[in-house]
Amino acid sequence: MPVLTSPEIASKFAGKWMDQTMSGPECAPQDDSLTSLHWLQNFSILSADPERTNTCGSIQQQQYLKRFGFPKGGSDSPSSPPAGDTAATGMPLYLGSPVMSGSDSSMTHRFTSCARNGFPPQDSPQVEVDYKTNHKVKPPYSYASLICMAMQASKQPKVTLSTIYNWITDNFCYYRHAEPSWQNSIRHNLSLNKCFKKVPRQKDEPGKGGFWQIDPQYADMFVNGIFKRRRMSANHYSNSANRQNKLGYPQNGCPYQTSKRKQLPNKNKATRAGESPLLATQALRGDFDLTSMFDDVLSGNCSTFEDLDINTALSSLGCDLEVSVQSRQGLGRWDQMMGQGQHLNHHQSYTGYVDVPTMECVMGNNNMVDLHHLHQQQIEQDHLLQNQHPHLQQYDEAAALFSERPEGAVLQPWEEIKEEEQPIPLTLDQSFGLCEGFFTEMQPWQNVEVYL
DNA sequence: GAATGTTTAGCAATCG
DNA sequence: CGATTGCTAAACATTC
Repeated sequence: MPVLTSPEIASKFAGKWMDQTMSGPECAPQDDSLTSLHWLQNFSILSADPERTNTCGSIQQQQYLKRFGFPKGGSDSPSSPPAGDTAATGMPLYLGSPVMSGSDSSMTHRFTSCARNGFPPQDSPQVEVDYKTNHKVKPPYSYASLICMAMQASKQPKVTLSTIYNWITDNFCYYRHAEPSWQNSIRHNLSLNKCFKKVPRQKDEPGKGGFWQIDPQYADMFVNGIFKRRRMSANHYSNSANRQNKLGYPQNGCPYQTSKRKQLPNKNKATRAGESPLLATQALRGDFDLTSMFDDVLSGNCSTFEDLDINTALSSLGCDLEVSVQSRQGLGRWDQMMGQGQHLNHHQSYTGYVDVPTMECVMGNNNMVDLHHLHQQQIEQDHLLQNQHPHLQQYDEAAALFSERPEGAVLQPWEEIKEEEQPIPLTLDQSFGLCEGFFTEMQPWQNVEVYL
């Protein structure tokens, strides 16, 4: 394992990687915008075949495949229904990794029967579950996931509640036969989950009820087939509240609309040590534990990567500019960076999604990646950092690459409503997604030589 | 009245 | 063991 300790090597590393991922006849057109979902326009969850995924064909696409629930291959990818997903617990026979079958158009998933700890046993037979016809098996998806799937499948900018109902009943036989109470849960989820945004019907528009769409701020919250749960550090809130006005986000960083929520006594513990609010521990666990990785990086413990100066390498990719500073400044972990926090009760933090956009900062012109707004109070240190990273210009170029929309690209539903809002930032989370793809592509780590 | 939307409450599983 | 998370149930309001 090579030891990368100099910024020059890391920069070279990043450059090679950029070259390999951004260039090439197949890759170039698709990798030009990490934030664009235009490829998704032609993507059907019913026809997705992650096993056929073009290995080159765009890390971006694979990234979104992964984000939107279509794990590569099967086996032990981090695609299992999250341990905390109680929907999965309703499917006792088929705990494991749902794999879309590309061979038929039904909602058929294969499940490798596996122990509850998520580790597939050896020689375990795969069990086919056709949710479209099997009414006995509850789909291993949370309601939020189902809603998002329905929204994606509809290919409409916005969908009605009945559309969601219909899609679910069309694709999951279980719900055709189930008591209608699940519809209540759907409505409950739509109302409470801030990831879903209600679009009121026009006054002259006939029909009942409004429309629903995925809030663009949370469009990246799919990971491995399910809604990406992100336990947040309570510290997040105090600081985010101080930042959000500037960024145009709600005062309360909680994705759940806390204004609708009863305030419960603050009886929780203080910060939960070791929790990274940015990374979905459960979701990322599997192929690669990015959470611990970044925590290690943040804490300055780069030995995790066998002396690979990942911090520097990531800096070269524009992924953690301030992160490395924080490491050096001894702040280390995210929750520590976030300062003192407050705590949310059960339904305040219902799903506990981190308001990622509150962590954004400007990378390049319009894209947001760095962490300036996280700690404006450390602006002097930022300046110091700027001096230490003369290759920052590379970030702008990369940002430009990511931000450009190909001609003729179709606007996504959430992009439409973005007209009145801030441009979709390349959030820190998305940048971590980039890094995640980066690391995925890099596995095994021995392949690092390729980029040198 | 039915459909839709909001809110509260409680339970159970999971995680650290 | 406490916190988190997702689900369920229910009451209530609003709209068509």
